[in-house]
Amino acid sequence: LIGKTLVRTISIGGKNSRLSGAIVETEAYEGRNDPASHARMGPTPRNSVMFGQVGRAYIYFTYGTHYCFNITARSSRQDAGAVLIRALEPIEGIEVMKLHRICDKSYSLTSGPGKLAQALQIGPIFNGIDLTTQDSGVFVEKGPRPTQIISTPRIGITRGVDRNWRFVNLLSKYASRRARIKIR
DNA sequence: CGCTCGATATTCT
DNA sequence: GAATATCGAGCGA
Repeated sequence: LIGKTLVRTISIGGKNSRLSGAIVETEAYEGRNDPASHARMGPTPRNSVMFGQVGRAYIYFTYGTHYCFNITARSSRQDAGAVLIRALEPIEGIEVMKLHRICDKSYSLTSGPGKLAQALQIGPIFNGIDLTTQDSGVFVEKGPRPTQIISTPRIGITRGVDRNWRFVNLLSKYASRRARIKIR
């Protein structure tokens, strides 16, 4: 997913516009064998999408304030999995993103999982939608081939820290701030 | 820049 | 009752 483009089509004042950004930071979460995954205890109402079709949106509410956007994905040996989209490099609709975020700083628009969900207005109504078609308003497009990707432990977890399942396009300035601190 | 801390819903112990 | 796949304000340097 690093290097691909996440697109949100949205109607504003009767006009269809595109909000988009290049995916520059992700984290992988597996199923029952991943102690950091929401799916570690098996299916529940919240995580059920992780056990369904791949290529769907898994969206959850966290810390009482933010939504996080994931794309379901897994190997054939797993029964659950998803990739958290942690940061985007804004491409289209930057002025609209600033309105959604109530923020003028370009860096802060999409440099974190909660931020990008707010900038693209991706909320719980999109949970479970198919991201491989353009019908539902959120989808993934081809993007420029990424140049250099590094992997590190995942952010904000205390279990499963031995797995380097966070991936960052090292040449992007838009990886989340917390994340960049952790690289050093 | 980089650290601390409060907000706050959902899930798990 | 505790932890959490987070963010921004406030602070000091």
